[in-house]
Amino acid sequence: MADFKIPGITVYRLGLYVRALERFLAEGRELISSEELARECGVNSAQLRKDLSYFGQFGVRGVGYSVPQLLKHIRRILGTDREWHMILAGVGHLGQALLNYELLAKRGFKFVAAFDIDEKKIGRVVNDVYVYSLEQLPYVLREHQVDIGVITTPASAAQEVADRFIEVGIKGILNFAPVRIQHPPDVVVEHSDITILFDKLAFYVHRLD
Amino acid sequence: MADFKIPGITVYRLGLYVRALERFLAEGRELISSEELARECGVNSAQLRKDLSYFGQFGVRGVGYSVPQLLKHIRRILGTDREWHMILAGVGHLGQALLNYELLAKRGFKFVAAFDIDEKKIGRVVNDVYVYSLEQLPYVLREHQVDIGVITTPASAAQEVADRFIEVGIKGILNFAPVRIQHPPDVVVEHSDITILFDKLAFYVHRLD
DNA sequence: TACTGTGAAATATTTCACAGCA
DNA sequence: TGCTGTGAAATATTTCACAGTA
Repeated sequence: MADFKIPGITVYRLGLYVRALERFLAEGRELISSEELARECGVNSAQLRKDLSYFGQFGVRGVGYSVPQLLKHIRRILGTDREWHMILAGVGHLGQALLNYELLAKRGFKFVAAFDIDEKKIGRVVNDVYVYSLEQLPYVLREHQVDIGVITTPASAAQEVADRFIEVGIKGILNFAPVRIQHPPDVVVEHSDITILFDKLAFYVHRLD
Repeated sequence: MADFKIPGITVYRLGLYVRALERFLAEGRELISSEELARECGVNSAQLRKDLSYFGQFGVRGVGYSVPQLLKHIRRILGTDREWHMILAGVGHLGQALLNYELLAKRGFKFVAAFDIDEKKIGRVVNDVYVYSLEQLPYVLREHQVDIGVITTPASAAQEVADRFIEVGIKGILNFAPVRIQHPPDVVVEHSDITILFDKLAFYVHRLD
């Protein structure tokens, strides 16, 4: 009900609920039960209700949830009811894929600048986003308000880039490089190592016999 | 110590340990304690030891772990001590990024074919991987032994593609489309919705005040 | 001595089951 | 009646703390 200690896994599932609610909304669906929404997301319905109960009461007993209203509530909880301005460092294949990911932009996550150290990439424009030299980071930060920094560099450069992001005051970092980032407690860092997903899948396929 | 019910989060951390051990090995490190390896991965050392204890005893009391041997053991546990042959459906930006991800290939995850339904993409070659029409899936499967199918299509196509993968006998699916896949119990599906990472980060940054 | 390996305790998360209410 | 919201129970995971041993 309150504001304290929300499990990370609950926050993750809120994102899942948003995706599913968007689909139901697109189908013109007005009402939904915790049972049906939970099934769509592959979770238990009590869990869905418990997840929501950390933040308030959003349903009607005996009836269910209003699809558009629940969507609005969860977006407000997540903070995704507004635009987020982002920069990206490392304009390799993954970096370019993210710069071109239209779904992100549609959800309000907008890249305002990209950075690289490769002369051949600096000055290019990827999906309307200009690629600067990393040296120009402080200059770009004076022009743009930036909420999130995304790291898609090789592992060897990730800490250096993170340090620079932190230096210019960025409070949220999403790190796709396969290495842990050191950071002060007032900076939030989410790690996403794609190669580990393959490892995990290998483990389970391996054991199917 | 045995073979039963390994938590998914433990499998995930095994991947984390492998990444860190690879770095220590590259530095020529011979021995490491659970304390140091755990610190590098951002976990508690008892947890690391407990994770390993599901599978056996790999260290020496009073000494620590041999870096190369522990690496070998965890790779064998994960099944990543051999090559995995993969196909990919959906040659968009993310699909191309994965086809070009050299680290994956270095770890033994090799793409043998890609698929799309866009005429303009069919017949192209991305990082030595040929792009086929999805119709040619059964034909390609007769030529190649395939362990893993990767889905990087839009959400609307993901279930259809998964059904075809399952039909031709693929037992492991890694789905990057932002939708849950229905599948029989003898098929393993890992979901990775990148947009949810941004939601999660937004939530925590949002609450920093 | 300086570690690992592991029961047991502590904590966190999930699920049940039912009271409460439109 | 048919749902949500939520304490309480069940389960899972993490951490402690120490016996075991090279």
